[in-house]
Amino acid sequence: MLEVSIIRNQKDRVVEGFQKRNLNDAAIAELDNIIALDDERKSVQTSLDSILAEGNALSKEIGELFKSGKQAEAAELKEKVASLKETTKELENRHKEIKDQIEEKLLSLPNVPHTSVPKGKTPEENEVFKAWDKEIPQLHANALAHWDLAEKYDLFSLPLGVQLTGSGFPVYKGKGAKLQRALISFFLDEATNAGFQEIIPPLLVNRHSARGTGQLPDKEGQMYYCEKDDLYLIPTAEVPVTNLYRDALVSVDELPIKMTAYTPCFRREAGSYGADVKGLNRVHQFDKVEVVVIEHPEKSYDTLMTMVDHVEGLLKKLELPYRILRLCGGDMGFNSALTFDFEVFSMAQKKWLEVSSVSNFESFQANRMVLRFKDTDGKNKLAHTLNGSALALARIVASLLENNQTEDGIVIPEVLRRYTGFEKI
RNA sequence: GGAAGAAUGGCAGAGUUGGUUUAUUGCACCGGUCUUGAAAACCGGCGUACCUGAAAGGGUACCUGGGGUUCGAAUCCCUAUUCUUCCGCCA
Repeated sequence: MLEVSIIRNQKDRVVEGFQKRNLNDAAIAELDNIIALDDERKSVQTSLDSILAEGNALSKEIGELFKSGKQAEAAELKEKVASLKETTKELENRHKEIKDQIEEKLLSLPNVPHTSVPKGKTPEENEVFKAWDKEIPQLHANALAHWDLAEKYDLFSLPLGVQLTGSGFPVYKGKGAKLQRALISFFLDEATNAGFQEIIPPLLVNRHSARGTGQLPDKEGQMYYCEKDDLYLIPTAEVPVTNLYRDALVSVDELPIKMTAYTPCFRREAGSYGADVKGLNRVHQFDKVEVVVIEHPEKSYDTLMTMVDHVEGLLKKLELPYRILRLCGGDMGFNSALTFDFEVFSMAQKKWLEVSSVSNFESFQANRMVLRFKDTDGKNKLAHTLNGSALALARIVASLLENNQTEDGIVIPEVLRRYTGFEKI
């Protein structure tokens, strides 16, 4: 959620940013509506405050009159105060109404893209921030896609998931399951070594949490929901982990707060069917290790780059061909100010698969969550929040299986062998 | 699931016969004295948000959320949520 002060004081930047997101004029006009409402809010509050001040002063007098036994005069004042009540009520209602309207409008506005975000509408217009500069190796002639490899080596089964749950819920078996566990341990160890504190959060969250990180109201349809208890299954560990600091006031020297968590992620992926969803490319439940950082506003972009480096390091160690994209305004998420996507090339499918998304949300989430820090000047300020996948498992597994297949088995990358206990599938 | 109790400013913790408590006090924090330096001690400052003002300052709201009684509520009533304890169930 944007701050009204940003809309007021940096309107040109906001408008420019919204144009990058290809928002229509109506959305941009909302900015003026918000400012107008805020002006009204101020004037209503001024009137309301002075009436309340008058009432408070009179009530105090009444108290003193009672004490000194002047009942008649007190009764007279009582009537006077009572006459203020109606106006007070009216102003209070109007004040609340305006505040709600402003909030509703603010919630519908996306974050302002960072200046470095390129213009563009579709994923094709994303900027290649770092290309894969080596040759992509060729697979042998009988190379298979990961869903065929899964069958050949009995690594995971989607039909069994259908039997248990429905489509998009893979069941991992044998070495396939071990590989999952190995990757999770590897990613967590790498994050811990990089200074992230490991967290094991709940997998269900309440609506306050879902709202805090921006899943509500924008992405309600994407989450699984338990109606009876009014709880949501997390679509990413970002939600519970970032919300650990909802309504928090931290000291400036606690920053940066660096956390990591492994969780399964649940996404309804409503409306997405077709070729992209084959195998593990898009599933309803997948495992992911997430990194979350709460940072000082002046340092958040440096921190974003260290997170990008961290994720890049993981892909290098896994020896996968990857590239880094800087998302264009049209492809960037609602909450983000700047996002880098990581894609791994799948040699069997001959296409890039998104395996990580690293973003700076600036104060957008912090404003919703009221996540503040006490700065060195003693003032409370909104912190910046950042997060990234480090990494998402399902597609990493898909590309590992495909890219590492040989005529006589699938080779496990060196760094994973101490976790898997085997070198080859 | 049943019963009882509780929810106060960054933390701890007073205050519940309604009106100089719009919040005692301690810790933490900031400034100062002392000291070679630090600690201790002592002195002073210190909640949050919003409105107003060039500033100094002034005002309003906030004692878990929502509603009510009253001229006036942290304090009384209703309601929701959460926590604690006991009982029941259970890994």
